[in-house]
Amino acid sequence: MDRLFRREELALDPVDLARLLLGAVLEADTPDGLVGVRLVEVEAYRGLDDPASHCYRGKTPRNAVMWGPAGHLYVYFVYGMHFCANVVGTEDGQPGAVLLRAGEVVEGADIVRKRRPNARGNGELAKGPAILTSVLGLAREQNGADLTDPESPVRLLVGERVPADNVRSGPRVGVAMAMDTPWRFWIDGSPAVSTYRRGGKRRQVRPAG
DNA sequence: AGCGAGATATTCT
DNA sequence: GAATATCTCGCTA
Repeated sequence: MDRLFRREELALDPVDLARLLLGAVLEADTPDGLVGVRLVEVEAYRGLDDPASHCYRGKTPRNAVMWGPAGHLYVYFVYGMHFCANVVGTEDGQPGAVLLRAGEVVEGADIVRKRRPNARGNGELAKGPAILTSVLGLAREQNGADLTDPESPVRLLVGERVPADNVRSGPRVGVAMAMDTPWRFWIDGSPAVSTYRRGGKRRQVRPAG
């Protein structure tokens, strides 16, 4: 059952890829050992037709990987201190990717617990995109890594099939635009699923008078 | 559970 | 210079 995804299986529209990735296992060789995470929450980001996507305004050095072949890892830096990881989808030059928002640690839980002493239960070990990314030891060096290559330090494994009834969807977290687009998908009932937060200006300090 | 604030760098205007 | 696909802490319920 534990086999890697093949590239052609991942060359999908990001929305379809997002549902496929639920239940899949992302596995990484960290300095402390092997860590594996079963994905329970993801978000689809498309290209030129998606205002919330990094690719909306065209190709830049940062988002270049999103335009490349499917099955590669897109890691970006946000808010000055965090990394987030995506799986690149689509084919023939169409940009798109799936943000990995949360997962359940299924391998190397001891390692993760040491690095995250604040986490209460197992459900909180990889709850949130930046946490998930740091738990797997992913950073700038892993940007563009091939998840379908057995030799890669980061790999994507086929997981148990998730029944369609267990999958829920809603608007993407922290996104101000396209709030009517339910491109966040999660496995209902998982304790690792992060709580929804609206996008836009959080601090509306308007000068009085 | 939910808000408010602060920390910090890269990117685009 | 402003915005950002965030996290943690402290406080209020």
